[in-house]
Amino acid sequence: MTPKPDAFHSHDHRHCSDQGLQRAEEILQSRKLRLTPVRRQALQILLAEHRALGAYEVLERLAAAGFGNQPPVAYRALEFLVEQGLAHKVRRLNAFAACMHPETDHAPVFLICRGCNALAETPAEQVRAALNAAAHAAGFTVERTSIEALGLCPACEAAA
Amino acid sequence: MTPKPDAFHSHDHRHCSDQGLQRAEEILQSRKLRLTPVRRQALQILLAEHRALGAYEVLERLAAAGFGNQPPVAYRALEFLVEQGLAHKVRRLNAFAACMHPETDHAPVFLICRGCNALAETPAEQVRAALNAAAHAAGFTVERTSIEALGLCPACEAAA
DNA sequence: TGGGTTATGTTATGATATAACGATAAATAT
DNA sequence: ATATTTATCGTTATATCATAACATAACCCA
Repeated sequence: MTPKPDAFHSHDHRHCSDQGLQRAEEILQSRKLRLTPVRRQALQILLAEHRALGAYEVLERLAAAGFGNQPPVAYRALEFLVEQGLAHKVRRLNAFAACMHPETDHAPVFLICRGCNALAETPAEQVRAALNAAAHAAGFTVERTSIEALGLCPACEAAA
Repeated sequence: MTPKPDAFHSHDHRHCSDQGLQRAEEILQSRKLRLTPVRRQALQILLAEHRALGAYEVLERLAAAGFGNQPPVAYRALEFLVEQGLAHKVRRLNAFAACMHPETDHAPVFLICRGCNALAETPAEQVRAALNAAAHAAGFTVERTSIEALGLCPACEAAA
């Protein structure tokens, strides 16, 4: 089995980034929604790193690219991307990350490395199934989930 | 099978609250840690409701009970309770709730009702097992987790 | 009873997030 | 083409959540 490239393994990152943008364009076009310049730039900013960025970090970079530098500029773009499933909010970090699987896997499980801040999305079906079962047993109807693990990625674990 | 009383079902709430305090006392005594007046009051405040309270809500009530009314007063008490497993932080809400199972189940799964704000802790073993398996497959070492579902409790679902 | 440790009060500030409103640009209808 | 509507963006102001730093007080135990 060939290990899939993810945040925890070195890979051609331009590929992630380009693919991410392109898929975003396709998805939004099919929904008749607009990937405006701020939104596009915000997504590029998130795609540039496999880690979560705070809204104010994103804002700084947007401002550097010539957009307004008031908080709503960043929050609005991020909110839009999150609504469209192109980005996620990582609750543990109060920060945002580009979605790596925008068409599938829409309720992600995050692995957050506390060593290098890398963030990976990992397949969620079984975790989600278990959570749904537990919720169902309590008579609870699940609408949204956040499932996050903090720990060490392989490299940081090896270094420790 | 008799349904266990939980946040989603009516029950003698004084029982929850009294039991919670008593268990806290036992646990802290066995660890030679002190349940000081602020900490005790903060825990009572959380135990008073089956929902998560923001730090500033807790602070208000602490102040009303005669304690200092500056944010660190609440945050310190809450931090202590969380460290000792007597309370949890609900990341989705940036808020805190008393732990309902202080000796077992130390990494909870939360069910948050968006209708009435009730919060339930539900058994987590299977969910955690699935999450650990997914993390392991990525070579990731899990240290802490947050697993939270937002949705509707039985009563709010029925009302909807 | 003195000296370390733990806990609390207080001031100040940092970090995260949203409400509200006016200006602009895009889509739509005629 | 132009008016009308709707979506987006810039900006001001403020709300909400959280912690750093330092002084004072309580506890503990040798």
